This record gives sequence, C-alpha cells and structure tokens, in this order.
Amino acid sequence: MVARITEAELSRVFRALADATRRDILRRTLLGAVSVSGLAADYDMSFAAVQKHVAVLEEAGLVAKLAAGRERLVRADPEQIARARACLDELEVIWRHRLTGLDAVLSEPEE
Amino acid sequence: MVARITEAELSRVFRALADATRRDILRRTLLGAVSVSGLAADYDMSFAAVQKHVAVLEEAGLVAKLAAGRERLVRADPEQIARARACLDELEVIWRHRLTGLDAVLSEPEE
DNA sequence: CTAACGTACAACCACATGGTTGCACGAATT
DNA sequence: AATTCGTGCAACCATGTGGTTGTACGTTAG
Repeated sequence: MVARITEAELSRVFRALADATRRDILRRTLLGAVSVSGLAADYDMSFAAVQKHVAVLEEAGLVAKLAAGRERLVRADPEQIARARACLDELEVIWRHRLTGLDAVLSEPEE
Repeated sequence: MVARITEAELSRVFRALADATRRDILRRTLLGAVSVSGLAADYDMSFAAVQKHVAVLEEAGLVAKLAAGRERLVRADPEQIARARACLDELEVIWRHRLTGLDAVLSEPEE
C-alpha cells in the first residue's frame, strides 16, 4: 500500500490530471527532470501559463521541484499517481463486488 | 483493451472525478441503479445541485440514465472508469520504462 | 560590473464551476 | 380531474480556472 490519501487531496490530484497539457508535462517529467523553461518551450502558451500548470501539479503532489542553479528542475512523483490509480481500483472492486456478491474482496493484501 | 479514448474525453473524465460528491455518486451507482432523487436525499445540497453532478458524470460517460416511469435511474459505467485507469497505467509504464530502459513494454497484450 | 537568463509573482480578463431558487412538464396517485 | 412526485432547465451569484502581460529578483555569462 502507498499510504492513504485524503478525499480533498484526491480531488486535487484528479483536478490536476484533468488537463491535457498537465498530463503531457507529467509524461515528460516522468522520463526525467526538466526545467520549467525547458517544458515551456514545447507548448504554444506563455512561460507563466506553463509555470501555473506546474504549480497545479505541484500542489497535487504529482510533481516536485528541485533547485539547480538558476533553474528549477521538475520531476514527477510516481507514488502520487499510484494513489490516484488506487482510487480507481477501489471503484472497480466495488463493481466486481456487486457482480459476484463476494464480501471477502474488502481485505486488501496489496503491496 | 477497452477502446481508445480521446484526450478531450479523458479530461472530462478526470474533471468529473475531481469532486468528492461525484466520486461518492459513482460508488453508489456502481452498486446498483439509483434514482436522481434517491441520490439527492443523501447529500446536504439541493436536488438541482445533485442533478448537475449527475450531468457532469453523464457527459464524462461515467454514468448513464435509464428511464423507469417518472424516475431516471442512474447507473455507473465501469468501462469508462477502466479507461481512466488505463491512462494512469500508461503513466506508470512510462516511469518504469525510464527506470529499466526496456523498450518491449510498449506492446500491450491486455484484455 | 553589466547584461541576459530562468524564475516567481501580481494584476487582470473571459469563461467555467458549484451552488442556489423558481418554474414547467410528464407520470403516478387519489 | 386535481394533486403530488420526480425531473429538467433557466437565471443568477460567488468563486475558481486558464490564459495574458508586466515587474522584480537571484544566477550565470561576457
């Protein structure tokens, strides 16, 4: 298990994921740390707009910034993504529970 | 595989998931079809507000309504939830790809 | 030292969101 | 037939969101 997430934080995470640009930033920063201006170069919007997207991802805990000289490198946090996934997994469990009538599914011996 | 989803629809799905009330409605309607007023009774807000939440879920394809006399029964669509999950899975694949350096991960022999 | 770069942040704008109330309409009850 | 119930929808309001430009400030380069 990846440690329980609050409903409010879950809302922030899904909110952050609800934008194509932010999902793309997440993909790029999963491959490796990228500076904010490095990210901004790839999108047809102002630097400040990209900066705001990064801030939304950061507040959701999906991304962290580390200082490197005058640059801030952005890197994704796979664990927070896993937490969002766990929420969707839970929904699937509810659905399967309804179909099969099993009660035993509620104990989760995961990771 | 559950059929490809567009980026715009994915945004709508995550947006719909980014609200605790809507996630709760999703959980309730995964267990079985519930009327809109049946749902509204459980939340501390107006009927119209709940109706709007259902509409957001419906536009995201996470829920469908079926007519039953004067009531509209709301039931969740597990496949659409699976599509959102698939997006997060893809992110995890990107991350693992970065760590292991594997290229073979991109072929997905899933369902 | 000065200039250029990368970042941060504030102000502003148009539009979306989440809530409200009120009204209209078809279906069920009496 | 009249009423009540469940729903849908429009109007309205406060606040949030995604974008812009402009300014300020620390860091690197000349």
